[in-house]
Amino acid sequence: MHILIVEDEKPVRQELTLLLKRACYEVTALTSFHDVGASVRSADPDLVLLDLNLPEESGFDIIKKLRVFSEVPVIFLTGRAEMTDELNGMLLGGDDYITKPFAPPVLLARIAAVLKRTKGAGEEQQRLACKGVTLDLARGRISHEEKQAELTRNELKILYYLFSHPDRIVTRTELIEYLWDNRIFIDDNALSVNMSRIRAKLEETGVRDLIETKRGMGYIV
Amino acid sequence: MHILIVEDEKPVRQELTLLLKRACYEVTALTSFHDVGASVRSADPDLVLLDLNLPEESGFDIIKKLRVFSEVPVIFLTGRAEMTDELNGMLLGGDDYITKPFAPPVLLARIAAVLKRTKGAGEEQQRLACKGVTLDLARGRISHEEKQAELTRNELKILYYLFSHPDRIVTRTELIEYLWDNRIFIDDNALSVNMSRIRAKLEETGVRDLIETKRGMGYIV
DNA sequence: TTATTTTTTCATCAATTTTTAATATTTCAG
DNA sequence: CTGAAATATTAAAAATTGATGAAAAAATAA
Repeated sequence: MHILIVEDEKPVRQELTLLLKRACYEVTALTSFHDVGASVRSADPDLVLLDLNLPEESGFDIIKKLRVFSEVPVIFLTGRAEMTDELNGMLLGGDDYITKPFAPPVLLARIAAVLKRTKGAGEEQQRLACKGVTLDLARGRISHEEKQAELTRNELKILYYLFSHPDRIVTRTELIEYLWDNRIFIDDNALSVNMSRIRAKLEETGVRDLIETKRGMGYIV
Repeated sequence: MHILIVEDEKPVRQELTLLLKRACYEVTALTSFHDVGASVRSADPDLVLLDLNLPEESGFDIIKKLRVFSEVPVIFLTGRAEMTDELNGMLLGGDDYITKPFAPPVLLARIAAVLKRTKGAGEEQQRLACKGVTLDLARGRISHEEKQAELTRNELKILYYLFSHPDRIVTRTELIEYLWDNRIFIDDNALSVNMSRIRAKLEETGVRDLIETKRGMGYIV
């Protein structure tokens, strides 16, 4: 298994390299960071360890460019402070993150888990299905009997959460906290609007009443 | 949340106990270590802090035996020198480790993280059964022999309270306080109305006389 | 930049649930 | 048996909650 390290601090990079080599991975470490995308493409690794604080380009920009041509799984290396909504949003694919400083065994466990998920699944996309509706996380869309609809980021997150917790009432608060990460000042109606749009898109694909409202309690799929 | 400490050095053990109690965990600490497996089984904690250097048995043996009957998450306490491959291998489950000496906030963070991971993913359906009627809290409904009925929020709360206290008279006051949180100015008839509706829904599922009125005293299931 | 998409807010609407109120029924002491 | 107190029942009013469409704001892409 081939892992690419993208980390600008030399000591950390060396430690990582050593650790991963000892764990019997094939390791490549970048030393220049002005076109990470191209480097990833040419190295063609099975997994990327990506520091979010690079000198030349932000981790977010890098991952965005990367995703245009590659679905390689990424584990983000990040300071605790940077666990932002944005990062949260990026994790819907097969990716994961770990905060620095990290414990080596934890990192190795994460790597093993991510590889298992992506490779072990026989190179398939990560999907979630629920009552005939398939949620394609990588492409950000739902499909049902040949028909499909594109989802926006929030819609995807909501459906992801609901599909991950089927057959139980998911409270609005739960969803709001998951979506907006404790930004309490958000209008709680924003969620209703999103639900409305999700239902419209579900109907486009011929699905009705997949999400039930439990007035005063939440939603249930 | 209940944490079991397995650590033979008394000062460390006491420090840990204090730290965790202050963090509002329920704490048990072992003082004899010749059959840790059995102790864990009887204490049935939500998490184990396990020193890897115990006098009578190695941490590895303990965890191996433990895993036969329990999936309780474990955080290993270990000296820096012992970060071996073997430890590496044991961490692939939901477990984690921390090296001594450790900083309290780090330990607390690890504990919180592990508990969140394991409990959060638990996702068990909470159910309460009473005389053939099942109260499905997660879905907000009752079922009885294939038939089921949806409950509203108040109905659910009332039934939850009654089912949690079976075979004893629950006073109306008790229910009113539980439902409306000491808002005394509520019409006490509101409860009767709710009971009426609950009984109607029970009857929809073919159940009669589950809730008995004890005139002047309350209700009993 | 400008254009486009997405998200959020706002105003209003619709539906369900909760509460009130009016009336009926039950129970039990006298 | 009667009547008062407690609880039930029913229907209607009130309150709450969520849904919807459109516009404003923000984010993203071109």
